[in-house]
Amino acid sequence: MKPEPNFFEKSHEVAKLIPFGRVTSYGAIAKYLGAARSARMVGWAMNNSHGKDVPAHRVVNRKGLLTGKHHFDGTNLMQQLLESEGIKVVENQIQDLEKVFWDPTLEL
DNA sequence: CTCTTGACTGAGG
DNA sequence: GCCTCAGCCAAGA
Repeated sequence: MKPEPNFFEKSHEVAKLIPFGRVTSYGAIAKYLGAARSARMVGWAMNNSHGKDVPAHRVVNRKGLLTGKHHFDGTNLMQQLLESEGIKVVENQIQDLEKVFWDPTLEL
């Protein structure tokens, strides 16, 4: 498969489709894009999307851990954004992940 | 072109 | 359930 420049657009689009008060994982987005093994690329795409309308704070790893919080401002900004949506976060980890988890392959 | 890095995930111990 | 190893793909030096 050739590299697909649309991968970024797709990643951004899916991230924007995440409902309020919900979160998803890089793997879920990657799988939806048809690149289940390219979860890292999604994270990389998020880095590129930083500064855009992409709610990257709703995207976490499969453990529900806010691995990307260091890329926002290096503090608790990401956690506060999630808590503002009703998502409980403790120690950079999302609580009740199963309840707030949103899978694009299932919901879409 | 080659090597390293990375916002990850799944499998094995 | 936690820790470690390997696979994965793309971009930057």
